[in-house]
Amino acid sequence: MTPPSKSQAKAEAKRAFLIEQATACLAEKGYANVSLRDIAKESGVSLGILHYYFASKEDLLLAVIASYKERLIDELEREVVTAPLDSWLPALVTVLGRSLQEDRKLHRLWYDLQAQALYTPVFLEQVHRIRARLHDLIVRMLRRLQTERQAPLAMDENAASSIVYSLIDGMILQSLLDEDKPAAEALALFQFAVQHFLASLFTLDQK
Amino acid sequence: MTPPSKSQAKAEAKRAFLIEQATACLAEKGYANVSLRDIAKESGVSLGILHYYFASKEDLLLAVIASYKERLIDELEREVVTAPLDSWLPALVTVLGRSLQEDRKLHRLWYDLQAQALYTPVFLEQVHRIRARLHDLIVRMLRRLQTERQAPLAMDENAASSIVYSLIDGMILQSLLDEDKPAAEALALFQFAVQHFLASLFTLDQK
DNA sequence: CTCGTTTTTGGACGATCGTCCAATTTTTGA
DNA sequence: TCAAAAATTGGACGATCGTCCAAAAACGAG
Repeated sequence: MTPPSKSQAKAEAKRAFLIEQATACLAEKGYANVSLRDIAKESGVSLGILHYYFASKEDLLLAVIASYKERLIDELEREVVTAPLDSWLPALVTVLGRSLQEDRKLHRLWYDLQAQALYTPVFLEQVHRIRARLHDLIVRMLRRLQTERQAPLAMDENAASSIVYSLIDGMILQSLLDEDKPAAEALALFQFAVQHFLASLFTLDQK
Repeated sequence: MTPPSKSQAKAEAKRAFLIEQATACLAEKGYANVSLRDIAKESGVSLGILHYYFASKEDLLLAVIASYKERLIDELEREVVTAPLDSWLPALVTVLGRSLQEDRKLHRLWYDLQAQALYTPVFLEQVHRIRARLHDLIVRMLRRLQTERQAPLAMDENAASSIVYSLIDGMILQSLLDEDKPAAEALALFQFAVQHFLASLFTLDQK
């Protein structure tokens, strides 16, 4: 093995650990209210460590964004690819709904980071990367839908995926904002909207 | 007139002016990166003035949120209420599209403030107030659509408005994030999505 | 004009921020 | 085993933050 492989792996692991802790800290307090000292304390290390593994605060935040949605995206992709042919869509909606309830703070962080990216160009690039993956996921889902229904979409593929993405994004944000609304109700509305809208993509709109 | 009416009016005007300047400053730099000194300098007043008219920074921000979307909402409501009966929907979509191009920084600020509200309960209340007005606007629009088409919605009224809101919200955010995409293209997609989706609200989804 | 009130100023205050570094401890490799 | 390298510490540094206040300036009523 190469000389630096052992230590490099160790360093990578620690970096990953710090990114994870930073993500948790950010999810709890939000971008505008979190400090490196918060993250250091939460991670059980000293302040200097953060600058040992990350060149700057911006660097750390970039790493957080880059590694952030991997888990959810991976889970969704697995669902799209491996679910049984006759029940993958309900399964997908179920996964989304579960995440909507269990990962609320992570979704909240995601909107926070997207808003920040609108002011910080270097963040915007990473955000685009994640959104591109989700768009790609939706496109594949739409193709699968077309195959199953043996019917073409009533519109351009990219337009359809953009619209589906926007709808899901907007509904997750709404669910986050309506914190007091019963979770079951929000979930039902969410699932109904996705189902209804996917169906509507196959029917032409007669003005 | 009551004794304090003259001076009160003057003070109110100054308050409104400061809120306006603070809004511009926030729209430019974002919540996380703006300071009271920025706002004071931009307004051409000293730092102490801000604490003379607003109890705290939080107070000022609350006032900004409260007065923020009034202009757009008023314009939309006027459009819904006063537009000619046969062309109000295209007119509404046009207004939204124009705002999407001209008020980009204000829309950006709106997402920033919503994200902040997810971490600051006292902001959340104001955000809810604005969203409630927009929801109400959409409900009235849907009712008008039902009257015109002489057909009922294929779903609950509140569900429909929630979904419409989410779609528009998500598409505006997407348009903001895709800064480089040609404005005309984004606008066309936005208008198409709204039109198509409104039509789909009247058709039952089979499956 | 004059005096009490309102408005405005400019700076001080403590707290907290990101950054940085010298010194120390821990780990590693020959 | 022991010196070189990597990892970690804890605090110092200047900058900037929101807050606050005493004093000056502008204003308005009698």
